[in-house]
Amino acid sequence: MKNRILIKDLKNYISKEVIVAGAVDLRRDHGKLIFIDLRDHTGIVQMVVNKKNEAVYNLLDPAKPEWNLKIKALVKSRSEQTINPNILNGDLEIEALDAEILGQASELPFEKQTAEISLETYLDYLPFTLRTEKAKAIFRIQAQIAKSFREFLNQEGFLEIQAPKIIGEDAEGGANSFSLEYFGHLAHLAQSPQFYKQIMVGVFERVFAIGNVYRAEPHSTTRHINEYTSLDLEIGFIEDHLELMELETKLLIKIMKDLQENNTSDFALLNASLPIVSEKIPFLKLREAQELIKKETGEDCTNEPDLEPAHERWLCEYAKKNLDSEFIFITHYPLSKRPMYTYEDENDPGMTKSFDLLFRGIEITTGGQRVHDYDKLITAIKNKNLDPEKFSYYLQAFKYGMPPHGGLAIGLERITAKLVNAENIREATLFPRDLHRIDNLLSKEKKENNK
RNA sequence: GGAUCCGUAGCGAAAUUGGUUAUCGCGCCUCCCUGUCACGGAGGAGACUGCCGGUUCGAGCCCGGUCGGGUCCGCCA
Repeated sequence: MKNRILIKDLKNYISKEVIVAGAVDLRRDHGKLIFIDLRDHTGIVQMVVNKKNEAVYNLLDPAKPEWNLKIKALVKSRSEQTINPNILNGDLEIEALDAEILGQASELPFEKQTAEISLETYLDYLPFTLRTEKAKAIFRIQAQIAKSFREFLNQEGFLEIQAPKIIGEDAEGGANSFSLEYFGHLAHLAQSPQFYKQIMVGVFERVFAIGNVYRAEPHSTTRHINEYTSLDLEIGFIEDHLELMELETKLLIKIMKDLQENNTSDFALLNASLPIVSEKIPFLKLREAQELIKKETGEDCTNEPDLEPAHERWLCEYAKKNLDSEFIFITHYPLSKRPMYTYEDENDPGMTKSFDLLFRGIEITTGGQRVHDYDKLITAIKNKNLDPEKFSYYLQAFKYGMPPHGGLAIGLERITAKLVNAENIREATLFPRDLHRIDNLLSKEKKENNK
């Protein structure tokens, strides 16, 4: 819109006539005087509609919350008695001189500002509920995390790549894939960009990808969704997994620093606090962690191949109290729990040079060194009872030479959820896809039929 | 898939050991209001208490089933 002044800049136009545009956030009607809080993407300002100006009063009298308006207005400083020190632009207001209704809105399903709503209702009305200040703060923080990830890796000489989401085989093992019909053939949605980022290490040595991944697991928890955003990176010529952990530590320091600089008001609004990332995030081998749990709690999980959610939470509490860190790496998961490309530690047979990063109770990263030797990889595939023939396309990268390499992936929604104190990962996902929902509840259809 | 909790106007909640017309706040409608900023005041509409069945003189409340949701677990590179 030409000549439009943004609300955050109005303070520079005191006593001047300006064009502003935005949505009605709230309306306070005093009869011959109406106050309308006008909102654009930069802020909120109080607009005064005075009945003395009959023409504009009649135009704006019907305006309800979420109506979009274009206003010709006079910017004014507020008199001392009417200054509100608690809000943005509390020392100024605009007086409507002329108005154009750009768009109307239906009656709202509930009040945006004061609503304490259930998660189900929140998700049912996302096109509306995402307009709340709380939701906006969460997704500004999420955008900053992705931006910082991108900036850091660009600085470190990584190249951003776009990995395909449609794949032929889903035989990677582990998580189930969604299958789809592809011109008469069976195809799948990618559970990760893993194979492609590894292939690209042979091309560019350092690559990263930000994209959606798909998991066809019918789980129903506060930390799982079936489509999520993976912050993936892969790097060549590493000595071991510890180098990856150092890289991730530097990355996290950068992300937290940027959030501190750019999102303090968002964190304040969410009543959330940033974690301190130490220069050296503590790490334990899985077996050491399990011995610690046994020693401290008496619960014996030392023969388990993985950590239970409750133990992940316990380890995070332990690290916070005793190691002065809200992050903790757990390394050396057994080969049996890791995919076929995971590198076995020569000094700890049966265990892998892989790691999980735990943060505020849940796993936000899995990473590790990969097998780069062609013959060893073939053996590893066979050891998982998989058919190397099915991986022949991917295996070309190794056949034609690969450096020692490794990588990691951060679950964007998980780290966001934990940073903003969201109880459920769905609050940190713009449009969550889960067992019960693609936008609308999938059971709605069923429900109708059963009436 | 298992365990557990829950389902009452558009939204959020209340309803004594089962008792008569199901209550409150917000929102909505009508009217009043020139300094509010979650404005205020007066009045009003809106619910077959998720659904089906049972026990009872009587069910929002007890029982069974069913549908839906939350949480935890399982599962999950």
